[in-house]
Amino acid sequence: MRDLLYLKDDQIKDFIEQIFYAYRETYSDPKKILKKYSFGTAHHRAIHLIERHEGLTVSELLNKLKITKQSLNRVLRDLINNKTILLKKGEIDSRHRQIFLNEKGKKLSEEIFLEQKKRIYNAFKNSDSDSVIKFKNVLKKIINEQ
Amino acid sequence: MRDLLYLKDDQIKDFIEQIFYAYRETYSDPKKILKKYSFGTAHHRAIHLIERHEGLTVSELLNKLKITKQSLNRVLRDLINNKTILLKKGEIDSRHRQIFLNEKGKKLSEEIFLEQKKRIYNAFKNSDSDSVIKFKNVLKKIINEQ
DNA sequence: ATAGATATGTCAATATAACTGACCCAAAAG
DNA sequence: CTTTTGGGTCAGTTATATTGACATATCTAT
Repeated sequence: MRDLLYLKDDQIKDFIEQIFYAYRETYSDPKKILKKYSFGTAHHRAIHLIERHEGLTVSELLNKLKITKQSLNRVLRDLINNKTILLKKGEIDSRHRQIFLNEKGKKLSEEIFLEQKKRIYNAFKNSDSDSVIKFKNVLKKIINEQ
Repeated sequence: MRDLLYLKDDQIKDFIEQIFYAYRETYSDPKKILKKYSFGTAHHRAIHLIERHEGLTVSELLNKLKITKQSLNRVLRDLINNKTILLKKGEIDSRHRQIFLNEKGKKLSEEIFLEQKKRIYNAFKNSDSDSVIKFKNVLKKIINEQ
């Protein structure tokens, strides 16, 4: 019978530690760029999600970020004042606000991404495709476990 | 020739997003337990690393956490006052302080881990062993990319 | 038409976790 | 004996989040 080493506590603890490092490093890379715009990681996360889901509503963004609307509002206010994003009334339901990047926002989003991309790209380039696919599947399972 | 889909920008962006979710969820799980002790995630990370590396010095802990000593000091002070950890003078170099969990700290560390374990354990249980091994390898590469 | 629910925005106070910069002491290393 | 290193601390500040209360506009259902 197989001895499932990776299900042992010490191994799981290692994984927990590595998930922390992977997150921290991945989100540290673009901090210099963000600072140029006087933005932080909170702005980064919002920009990322807006870029990935153009036109999403405030409540949809809240659901992804899982922060309070008061927290998000500070971030959105900063981004609006900086002319990085713009809000449009929803066409079907005009209570909704749909969020879009404008030109400046798209440029910033791209700059941020290029910094983050290096790390992931190099890691994947040095892995075989089967590894990357399996990495993705396990990551998804971790996220979706209650 | 293979089309390396996962090296495309949109795919890499997805990975960046998923790493964020995986971290956030994994470190959210034990928050209720930490609150019982009036601790937060900063204390959690310190406790985790002390448990994994019993007797490590203050500067070794700083290198892993990558925060300032002033930040760490708040955390260590709380943990000492709460009788969760203890510091011993280094035997070889008595400038060093080696950090240990005491009984209370070990108990808390175990409680925290049991909360976090569920998520990882279930994700791995529902994956084949090859997937988990490859997940680990890719994760390591992401961490170690410059 | 109107009552209630929903989506968003805002004010104020607080908590948590981090930062910078300046200093201090004790012990090791030269 | 001077310098460097490891650790600790004071003070002020910043970034990100929280709770709670309340306001406004719009949609939904009766």
